[in-house]
Amino acid sequence: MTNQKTTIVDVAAKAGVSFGTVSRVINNDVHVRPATRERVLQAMEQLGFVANRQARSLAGGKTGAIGLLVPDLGTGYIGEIIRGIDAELTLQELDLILYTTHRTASKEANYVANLAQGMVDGLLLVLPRNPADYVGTLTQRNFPFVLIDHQGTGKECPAVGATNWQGAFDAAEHLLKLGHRRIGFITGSMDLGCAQDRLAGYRAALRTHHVPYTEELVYEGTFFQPDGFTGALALLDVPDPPTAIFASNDVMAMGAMDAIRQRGLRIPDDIAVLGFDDIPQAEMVRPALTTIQQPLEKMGRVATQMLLDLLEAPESKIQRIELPTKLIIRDSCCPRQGSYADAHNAAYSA
Amino acid sequence: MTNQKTTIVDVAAKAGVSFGTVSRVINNDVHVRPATRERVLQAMEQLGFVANRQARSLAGGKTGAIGLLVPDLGTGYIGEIIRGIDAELTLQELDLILYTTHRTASKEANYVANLAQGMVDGLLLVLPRNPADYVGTLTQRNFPFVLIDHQGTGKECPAVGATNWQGAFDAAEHLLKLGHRRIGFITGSMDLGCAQDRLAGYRAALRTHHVPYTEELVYEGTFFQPDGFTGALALLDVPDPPTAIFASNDVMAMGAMDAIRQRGLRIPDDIAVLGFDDIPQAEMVRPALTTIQQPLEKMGRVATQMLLDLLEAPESKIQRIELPTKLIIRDSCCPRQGSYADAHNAAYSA
DNA sequence: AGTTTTCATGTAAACGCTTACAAAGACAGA
DNA sequence: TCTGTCTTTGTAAGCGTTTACATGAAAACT
Repeated sequence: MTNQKTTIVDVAAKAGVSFGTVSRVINNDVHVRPATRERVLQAMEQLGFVANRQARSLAGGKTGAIGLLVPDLGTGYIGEIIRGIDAELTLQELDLILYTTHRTASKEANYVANLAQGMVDGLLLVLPRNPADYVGTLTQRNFPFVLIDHQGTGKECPAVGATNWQGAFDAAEHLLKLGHRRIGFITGSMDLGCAQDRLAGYRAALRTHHVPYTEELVYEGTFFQPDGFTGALALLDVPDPPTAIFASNDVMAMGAMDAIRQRGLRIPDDIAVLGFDDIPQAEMVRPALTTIQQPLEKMGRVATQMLLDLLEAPESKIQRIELPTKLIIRDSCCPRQGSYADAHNAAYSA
Repeated sequence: MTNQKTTIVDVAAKAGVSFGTVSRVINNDVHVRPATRERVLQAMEQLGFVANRQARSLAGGKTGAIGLLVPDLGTGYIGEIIRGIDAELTLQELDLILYTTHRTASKEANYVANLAQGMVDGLLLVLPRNPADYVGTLTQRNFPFVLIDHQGTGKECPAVGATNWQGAFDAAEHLLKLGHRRIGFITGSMDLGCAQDRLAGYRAALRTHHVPYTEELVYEGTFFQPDGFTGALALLDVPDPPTAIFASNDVMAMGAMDAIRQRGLRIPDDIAVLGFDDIPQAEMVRPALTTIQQPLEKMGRVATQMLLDLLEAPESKIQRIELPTKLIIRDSCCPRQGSYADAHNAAYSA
């Protein structure tokens, strides 16, 4: 364990060189004689020297940390992404500074301002609320950052996301092919690009299969579990209620399952339920939830790699990567009851 | 959004004072005339000034950040704790620097060394692996830290945990009162204090109810889901297999449930399953898992508060807080089959 | 051998702030 | 009005680094 306060000056004294040389060793400067380097390294070892991060970054170097801004920590969703980020960062010996905005847009801009002001070398923004407020400044100042899971509505900027539209399309199509015609949809927070895309994917699937879109079957939620519960209740109350409910994320799907059960209906026999995300719980819930898998951990990894690239070559071309989603079929959906022929037909028509 | 680089000198110029006065305003020094303070505040506002953290801490102040060391991010377990920590920290406008040791003891000591070397003002250590390596140094240097969920086997140090012994005792007793006599137990990583305590609680309950302890009913796991699976399989294979399985945490309990189902047995009718932690999934799994609730989020909060106290009054008395666990009865346990009378008797005998 | 080039090393200034100390006002008591 | 005290403000040094520049020694030329 390191001693109270060992500075490069101490190391320099011990190694019999000037502190400048020590600094060069730390920074892997080529202009150090191998023998000298060795001597310095030994001194550092013996003294248990650890370079002071604050001083390094103040003096113009890098901070060795990247900032991560997330809306909250409530669901497994963010956790998965963080795992991916953490895995990549650990490889690079970079620190992770975590900020939770608690879904407050104003805090978001605030944090970004603070962080970009020297706390970190780069920024990872998960599910940003209103990135428009700061991406401009960030880009202009050439500060490296990557958006995760956000469809930039405006400017081009580095981002990684999933094929939300396609995923929702696949999900809805799966239900359609199972013979469902009345498919309830519970949206996410509609100010988020991903939520919009999922709704669009759902609508597109209906259109493709010539099933009319009705607003009464769409309930606007906010990605939280209670919305799934109340949403499902509302959907079950419409005249000619849906035979399937597609929720924009897994936790809302689970909320919906609770509501359906509370009404005394069976899943999937009476109502099919389909989610989005494939969080760990999706597999454990009973019946196991059929859902659209988002490669969350991978999104975290890829975003981090992009950021690291940006850190090395700040001028490299901005890009937006969309990772493919995947339909995971489990036990929460089955063909529409008493209409297997229908389902079969639907699956192979247009 | 803040401009490129605004320093206290800029603010001072704008406000017509010296930079020293600006610094005083930042640090809420009493020796500033109200009018002057106001002027400085305005200048700061107009310039969008944000004090540079690195510089502040370098110059002797606090870093305004606390470090959090966790073993991993895999299970919801840590996530819950982090939520509590984050909630408290946000209130204090402190930053969170997150480190993942990936369950490597050596990394742990390493990180602690680095962090204590000026990166952060205090340290929160979740499920520390071998704290003995560094608590000595930390204490000696009077560096504020709090251990979360670790039974300090050795020295006294600030820590918060749960009543693991009592929790396991309650759990085992619950099963005993339901009439179970052959109760399988799957341990956690036995190098962790909490795992030891849980085993001890289980044994104590057996003893209290005059049920013999047999080693063949104890399977040593490591807190990961696969251990639950293989553990349950092993336990079902012993002659006169258990009628109930108590796993040292929920994810292992879920692994056990999978194994039991795979054997074609019903839960809870054929085998009762009981977990520990009450992670969010416990409620969602079917049958819903009866478990011992650990107040994880609260543990995070309490630990953070302790750390904040320590930060303010470094000399305050060390303390170890144990938060009570609670038996949460759900659907994964029922009286031992065909022996309700037994169960009833057991419940009210010594 | 003398001169230039190269490379390793030392030195000083700067990064943006805190803080002890000095200086200058303000104000009271005599 | 003068002295002493208290309060506000300015100033300089220093926190532990990096980095541009200067220096000196060794190596490579002629």
